[in-house]
Order: sequence, then C-alpha cells, then structure tokens
Amino acid sequence: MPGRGRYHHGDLPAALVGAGLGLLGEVGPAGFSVAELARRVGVSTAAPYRHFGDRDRLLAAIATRAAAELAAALQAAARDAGPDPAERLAAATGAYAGFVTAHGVGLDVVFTPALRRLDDEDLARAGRAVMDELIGLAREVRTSPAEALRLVEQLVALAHGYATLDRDGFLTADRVTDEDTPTRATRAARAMIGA
Amino acid sequence: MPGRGRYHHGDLPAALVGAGLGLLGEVGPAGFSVAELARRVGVSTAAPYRHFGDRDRLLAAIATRAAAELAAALQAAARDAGPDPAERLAAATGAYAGFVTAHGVGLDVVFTPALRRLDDEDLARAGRAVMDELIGLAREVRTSPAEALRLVEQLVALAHGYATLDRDGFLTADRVTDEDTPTRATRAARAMIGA
DNA sequence: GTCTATAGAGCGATAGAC
DNA sequence: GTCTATCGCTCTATAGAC
Repeated sequence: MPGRGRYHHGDLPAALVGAGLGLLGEVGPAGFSVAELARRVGVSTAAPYRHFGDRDRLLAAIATRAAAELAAALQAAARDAGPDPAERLAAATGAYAGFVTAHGVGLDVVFTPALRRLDDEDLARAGRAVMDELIGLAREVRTSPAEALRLVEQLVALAHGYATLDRDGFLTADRVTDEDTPTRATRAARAMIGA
Repeated sequence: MPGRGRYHHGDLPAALVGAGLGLLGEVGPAGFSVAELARRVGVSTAAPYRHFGDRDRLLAAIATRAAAELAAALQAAARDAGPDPAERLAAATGAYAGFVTAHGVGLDVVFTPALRRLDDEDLARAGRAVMDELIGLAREVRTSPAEALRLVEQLVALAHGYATLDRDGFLTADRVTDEDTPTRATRAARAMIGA
C-alpha cells in the first residue's frame, strides 16, 4: 500500500519516463510492466494511465527518450575520439554497445513492431536521429552512400550483438580478456571499418 | 477443452521439446509459456510437469535440442562452403544468423543466466559443442588461440546482432539491398575475417 | 490528478481422480 | 501418465470516489 495520504509529484509523466528508462534496462521490453513502474515511482497502478493511454504508449515515450540520449552519446563519443574518421565511427559503435548494455534499449526497441504500429512521430524522429548520426560518420569513411549504409548496418549489428550477448551472460562466461564490452565492440568495429 | 477422452502420445517429452522449438522461435524465451506449449501439443497444462519439474527445466531441454541442431547447421554450412578456411568460417557465421532468425534461439538462450542456474549437464555440453565448432573453424584462419577466440566472439556478436535486428524489424525497415539476413551476415563475416 | 477497488485474463504449479 | 479443477500471483485497464 504505497499511497499513504496524497501523492503529488509535480510532473508524473517525466518521472515515469525517467524511472522507466531504468526499469527497461533491468527487465527488457518484454518484461516491462506499467504496474512495476508505478510502484517504483510511488504512485498507484492506475495513475500512469491518466497520462499515457496504454502500456505501449508509455513504452514508446520511454524509448523516445532513450533514443535521444543514445544519439547524444554517439555524438559525444565521436567528438571525444579525435579527428580520424575511422576512429570516430569506431568510437560511436563502441558507445552504442555501451549504451545498450547500460540501458537495455537500442534500435531494436525503437524499431520494434509493437511500437511501430503506434505511428509515434517523436519516436520515429528520435530513431532517425540515431541513424543519421551513424550514417554521417560512416559517410566520412565510405564514399558510396550505399556502402556507407551497409557499413552502418554491419556496425549496428556488431554493437547490438555485443550488447545482447553481454546482457545474457555469454561474454562473461567465455571471457577472453578483461576488457569491457564497449572496448571490445570498438576494437571489432575498427577491424570492420578497415576491411 | 482439448482433452476429449484419453490422450495418449507415446512420447510426450519429445513432442514438447519439438513443438517447444517452434514456440520459442515465435515468442522468444521471455514469452515462452508452458501452458501455451501444452495447448499446442494437445495436452492439459498439467501434463508437462509430470516430465519436467518446472518451466525452466523444460526450457533448458528445448534449448539443448536447439543447440544440438545449431551445431549441426554450422557444421553443414562449413562443409558446403568448400575448402577455403575463411569462406568456411564466414558461411558458418551466416548459418548462425540464419538459425537464430528462424528458431529464435542462439547462444544467448543457451547461456542465459536463468538456465545456467540449473547446472544442466546436457545443455552445457550442447553449448560447448557449438562453441567448439566455431573455434575449430576460426583456428584455421588465426594461428594464435587467443586471436581465434576473439574472432569467434566478434563473429558471434555480428551474427547475433543481425538475427536480433532482423527479428525486431530493423533490417526490413532500413533495407539496403534485397539480400536476406544470412547472406548479409556472411558478407559482413567475410570482411571481419579478412581484417 | 491521484486514489481505491475491481473486472478479466494468463500463467506456474499442485492435488486428487482415473 | 494424463485429466479436471483449483489456488495464488501478476498484469492491463477501467470505474468511481475525492
């Protein structure tokens, strides 16, 4: 019974999205539940439905916020990586793996069919921003637009695989070195880009 | 009410594992349910518990069977790829992506923490067989054992990422060519191996 | 805008008949 | 070895009080 007396948050939607990011990172999109999120924020299970029509709308809002943060993380990683275009792209790939490992949200969630059905404008825009950031970096190392796109696809797959396998305990079970996941992903990306 | 009269299957455990492979491919490990599987096989929801102690034990049996089929698929792909070691490894990587796309089960499920806790001997052995197949192929293109292991990690991440993104609709949304997922993964693997 | 309370569904797992 | 029946839990979503 969490609701001892009146609860007044000031900005419940923002609180839900913020805490939802953490929950999503812990349980993944399939395990995500409105009830659990409400519990964490300290409101009744009914409260979120006043601001988000249903579970998927709430999930989409969280995914939108995650995508925005992801785009920013990629940009920051590229900025900190120096002037070499290949190294900038590799760093962004590593940052992608790190972000997904930490927050459990990547382009898989952003483009997941259940959310696509909502035709959420903000989510689509945030997803495109992530792609544009990567494509922009790739175009500095591949002259052909088609080749740049293919490289992005390969790097996203690589980074996403690293994050997924890390999450599911495969990398820790079979650890070759003591490098962390983003470092490994960055190294692999370097090899991929140089090929 | 499925159970009109007596149901006699002959080998319910095998039927559950077989149908479970299909169910797992459709809904993923998180969405897997004993009740739904029982319905598909045509038995009561209680019947599976006579053969498998709980949900995870059943899931482990299905994952074991999946891993065995996966190892066989990798072996077949390498065999059909000809004599060039790099091409054999690339083909196996593509086959991995294809298998995970089709069956929804990869090394993520085999090594998933929930199943690891069971200390299932058969599952561990099946998982090791998959890894050994890949490592064996990698050792033909990388002299150092550590480098071979790292290459396997990179290729599994790559293939797994392709499968995951394909499943979640990302690749179909952003399709560069009309190549299917295993073909793309094989191509990417070739680049990775050649680096 | 948040609460309490509830309907309705699905699942994991067990008990006891046959 | 399979069935019917059931308990207890969690979840989504809604209704109505405040």
